[in-house]
Amino acid sequence: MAGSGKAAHSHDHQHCIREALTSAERVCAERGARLTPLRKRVLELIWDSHEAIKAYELLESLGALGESTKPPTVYRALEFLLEQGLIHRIESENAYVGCRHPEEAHDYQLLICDGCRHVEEVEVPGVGAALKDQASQLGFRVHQKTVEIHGLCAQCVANPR
Amino acid sequence: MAGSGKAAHSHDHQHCIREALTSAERVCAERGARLTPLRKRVLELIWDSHEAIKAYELLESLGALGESTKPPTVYRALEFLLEQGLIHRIESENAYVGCRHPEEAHDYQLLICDGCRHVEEVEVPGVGAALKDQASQLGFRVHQKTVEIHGLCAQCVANPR
DNA sequence: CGGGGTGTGTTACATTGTAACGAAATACGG
DNA sequence: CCGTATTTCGTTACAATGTAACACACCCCG
Ligand SMILES: [Zn+2]
Ligand SMILES: [Zn+2]
Ligand SMILES: [Zn+2]
Ligand SMILES: [Zn+2]
Repeated sequence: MAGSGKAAHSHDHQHCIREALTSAERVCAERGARLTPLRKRVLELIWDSHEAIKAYELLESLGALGESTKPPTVYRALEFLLEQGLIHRIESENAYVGCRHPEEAHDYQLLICDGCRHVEEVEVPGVGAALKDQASQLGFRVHQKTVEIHGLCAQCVANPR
Repeated sequence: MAGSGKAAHSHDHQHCIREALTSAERVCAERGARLTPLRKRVLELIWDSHEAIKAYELLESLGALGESTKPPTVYRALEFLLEQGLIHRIESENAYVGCRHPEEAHDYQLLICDGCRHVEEVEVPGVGAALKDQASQLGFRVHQKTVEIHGLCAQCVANPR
């Protein structure tokens, strides 16, 4: 078992990408939101992996594709994708990651590996409701919940670099 | 009821400040950590209110007190205060707030009012454990949890500006 | 007194994010 | 199809947030 070494995160990622893009097309069509070529390219770049990606990394990648390369370009695309719930912002990293369930609003929590930057989106039963209930008891009206767990994923625990 | 208008957040804040500072002195003394004049001044500035305060606001206030006024000064003080658990960083705001329970490690969640910037630190029973358990099941080793709830506090819901 | 460690001052820079304005593309009523 | 309103995009310029690196001061201890 010592050197087995293959990626615990390994999976058919082309499938993830296809699914993310077709979901995006669908929800935007349903809502009359315009998933323009630029926005779609940014979404594709974000879905290039399950890792957190930063705005300026996206900017650089866009440049390599012959696109504009000015910050507002990518920030506007990110703003659109966030509004449509197609991506999530990772506040503690100033970074972004594709959303796994863009079809509908949902509570979610992010497990962020500080070893490999892999981000896992989970919904721990009860957590969202417990936070909401506590807030309500205090008369607090919730607009947004940010739950980000940092640490090491199973792969990085087993295989520290 | 229309114009009753007194602060729901009102309380003896001098008491909060005194308690925060004496706690800080105590925990630092116990640990052999040095709460220098500069670090203490920064902590006082943070405890000036229960609102989130930004590094450059602290910098400005320090300047008004005749202190240095260069970013590293305040960022180093913040780093120390964070390490000692005397303050919490609000990732979604790039801001800081005093910790209510600096004596020991604890799970916490922050209720951040987008109306008045008031920040309430709570510990919803079970939430920390639920997150930890879910992570463990996935083989994820937790280092840090960030839970930040944005919205409107009771006061701002009742009295929208 | 002489080092070694810690804290602070300072310069310079890196990273992250926005305001503002005009041009282009698109949607839409007629 | 045409004219007009709206949205999106390109571009400049800048604001806000955060750090690396190095010099110096201070303090403790031998
Ligand atoms: Zn995948
Ligand atoms: Zn999601
Ligand atoms: Zn108080
Ligand atoms: Zn706390």
